[in-house]
Amino acid sequence: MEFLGGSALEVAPKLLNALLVSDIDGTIVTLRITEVEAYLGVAEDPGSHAFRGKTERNSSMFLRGGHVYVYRSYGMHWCANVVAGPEGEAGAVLVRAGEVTEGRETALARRLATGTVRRPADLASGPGRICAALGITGDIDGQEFGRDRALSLWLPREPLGSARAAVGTSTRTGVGGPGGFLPYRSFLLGEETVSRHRPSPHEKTTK
DNA sequence: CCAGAGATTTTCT
DNA sequence: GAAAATCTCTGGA
Repeated sequence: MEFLGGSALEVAPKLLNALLVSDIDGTIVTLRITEVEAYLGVAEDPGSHAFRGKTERNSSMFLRGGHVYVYRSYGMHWCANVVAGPEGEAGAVLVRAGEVTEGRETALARRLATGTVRRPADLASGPGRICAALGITGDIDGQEFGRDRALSLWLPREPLGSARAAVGTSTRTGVGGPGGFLPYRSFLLGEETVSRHRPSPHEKTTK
């Protein structure tokens, strides 16, 4: 996982089409990633948890690339990130959406335990939904990706290559203020699992 | 289909 | 005490 030592901005698009595999509670669930967002380090990115420095919550963002950063969002959802960059420097890529390719039944059961699934594409379309579907909780925070671990990451056999044109970019969802301008969201075009982009609050006001 | 608001709790100012 | 990298349901067009 050499490339995870790069900045979150470099790493984010490379994670598109990668497989995120969870082996939790004795079941394998595999997710093909279709949408991600990059978050940078201290004083670099007003939208990042690390903007004001290291705290207890965001300390995993300062680990070496290849670790997991899980945080609680709005008091009720878990969100999972792939940590990027060298040790001591904050950076992470939020996994926003994907398609469950293995373990659909388990994923569906986990999702139905807390919410509803209107259409198949909604199984893991959203950071909170992904964690519910894969069984990811705060217990995983700070762990390392790897074979025989709770979470592992597998790059696509074929690099995106010609599919490079199929990658879209936009501002991040739900990030307001100065950070709302930054085009740090990457997604695969034409994917059913990618949510319609909701403009950041500032974009809304400037139309 | 879309906009609006509630749920719920941790974190930081 | 306010805000938060969200999700779901409700009500109106």
